[in-house]
Amino acid sequence: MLGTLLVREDEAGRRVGRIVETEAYGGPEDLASHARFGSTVRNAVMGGPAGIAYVYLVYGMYDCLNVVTGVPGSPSAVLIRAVEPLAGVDVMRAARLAVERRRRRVREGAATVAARDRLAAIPDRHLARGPGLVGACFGVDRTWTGVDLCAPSSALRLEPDPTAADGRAATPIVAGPRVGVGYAGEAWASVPWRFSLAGHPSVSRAR
DNA sequence: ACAACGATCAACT
DNA sequence: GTTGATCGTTGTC
Repeated sequence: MLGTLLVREDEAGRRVGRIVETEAYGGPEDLASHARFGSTVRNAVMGGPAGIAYVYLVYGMYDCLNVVTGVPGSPSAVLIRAVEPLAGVDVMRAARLAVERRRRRVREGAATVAARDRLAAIPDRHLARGPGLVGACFGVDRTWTGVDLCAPSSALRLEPDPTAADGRAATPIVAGPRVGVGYAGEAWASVPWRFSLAGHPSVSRAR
């Protein structure tokens, strides 16, 4: 998935981001995965066909976009952790501001102006530098769970990078431990299933 | 019905 | 390096 494009196309315009950072999550044996409790209402789509969106809410605030990757019956998914904005940057900024307003339950006023100023100071390459920010930039929330990300007709979808000969990343790929999964225990927390394009500025900060 | 906690981010010190 | 915001999901009773 690294190097492929995340595309959202709707009335607001066309948003495109290049995937630069991902994390892989397995089935019940993977104690860091949402599938560790088996199939539940929340994670049901993880056990379905590949290419489907699985969006969950973390920390009561941020929507994170995953792509189901396994065969039916073997739950697994890949979290899109960061994206390099390539098009529709203005729409992304507007979407981030909308999320911020909703979070703070503010419509207009000083708080909104402050939020807009903070956002204006953020360079394009850092707009979607983290899984919660990817969701915010692309206006994706849990209701998008189930969308077919491989269907050209979907408003949210994956596309091969047309500038890459084989549609994949040419840059070297770095692997390391997944972020924020200490609860899974040393064995699973240390598995190097976080992948990113080496040295890319849109990759989220390591912890 | 209840309590605990998390695949995060921004604003602090 | 630390902390607060915020709520759905899950396991337990």
